Amino acid sequence: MTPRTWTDRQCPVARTLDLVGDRWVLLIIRDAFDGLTRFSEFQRSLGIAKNILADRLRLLVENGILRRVDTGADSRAHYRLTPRGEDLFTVIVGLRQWGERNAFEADEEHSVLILEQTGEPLPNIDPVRADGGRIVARDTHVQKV
Amino acid sequence: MTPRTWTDRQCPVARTLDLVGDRWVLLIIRDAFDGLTRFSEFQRSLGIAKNILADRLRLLVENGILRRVDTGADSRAHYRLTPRGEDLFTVIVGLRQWGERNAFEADEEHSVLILEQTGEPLPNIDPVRADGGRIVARDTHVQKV
DNA sequence: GGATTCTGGTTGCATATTGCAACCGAACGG
DNA sequence: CCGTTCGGTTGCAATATGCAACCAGAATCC
Repeated sequence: MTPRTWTDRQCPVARTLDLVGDRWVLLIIRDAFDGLTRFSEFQRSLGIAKNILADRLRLLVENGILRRVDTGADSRAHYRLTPRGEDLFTVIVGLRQWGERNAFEADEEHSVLILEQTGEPLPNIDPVRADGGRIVARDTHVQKV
Repeated sequence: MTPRTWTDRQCPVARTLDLVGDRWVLLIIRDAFDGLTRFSEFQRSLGIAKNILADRLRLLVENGILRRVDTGADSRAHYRLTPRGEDLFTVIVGLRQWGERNAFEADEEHSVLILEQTGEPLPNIDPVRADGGRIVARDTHVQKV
């Protein structure tokens, strides 16, 4: 899971970006959350060059974010999210909701993430205090180790 | 704010990545949240090549995520987050918390994001239902427009 | 106030990464 | 069987990145 050298040993943001901080990687993970598992499905969905896709899938498997599943019935490759990969759900939702708020004009349509139980769009996620108040950047600071 | 062509017109995740889906860009934004504002501060903090930093700062200003501030007292450039940039706080926190959970060994130290009012680390952020239950990817699906 | 340093870049060139198209063997489909 | 799809690999061209040198204007030193 560990790159030979981290960009910044102490910073969790930098470490995360060393593992998944690449446009294609994050779009592959988005597609994996949408249920895509096959090499060709990712390739068609993203329009990514095949050598780059092969490289990124290999890296994601090496880093424990996807696992390669070879079933008996179908010997071709499937790629599925590991628990560590599933844990990126919050990040993908954060990117999606920021885009919804900041990258579309008011009259533009976009795809929506729906919660099955209610049929409604997911509520916005935000850092909140124990009392429910929203936390903004000004309320925080990074404590270096 | 709009790239000439979006990777995927309908998907908010793809649009967000078109604007900030670059390792350096996200690290610049992280540093901006930590209070850095000067070209030389970003350059020293990140060890990024100066031409690349100049390019990324220009793009971030064009995309309305940073604004260039020239004060009378100090005519040198300062770069500060716009409201749209501040709104990325949730994304940066999500990346940070995923890294804390998944990119460090149990005995490894890392920097910590502290909430001023309590002096304690920020609680984890996650998508939650109205009843407070955590939402996982399986509970959701993307509705295409 | 003159010299020196710092800042915020730009430019040119070498190197690394990406994209594209062709190719390939194994597996499937009819 | 014969053609097609799948999951790649390979070689080459185009693009992006990194590095070092350079530069003008502002600030600092003395």
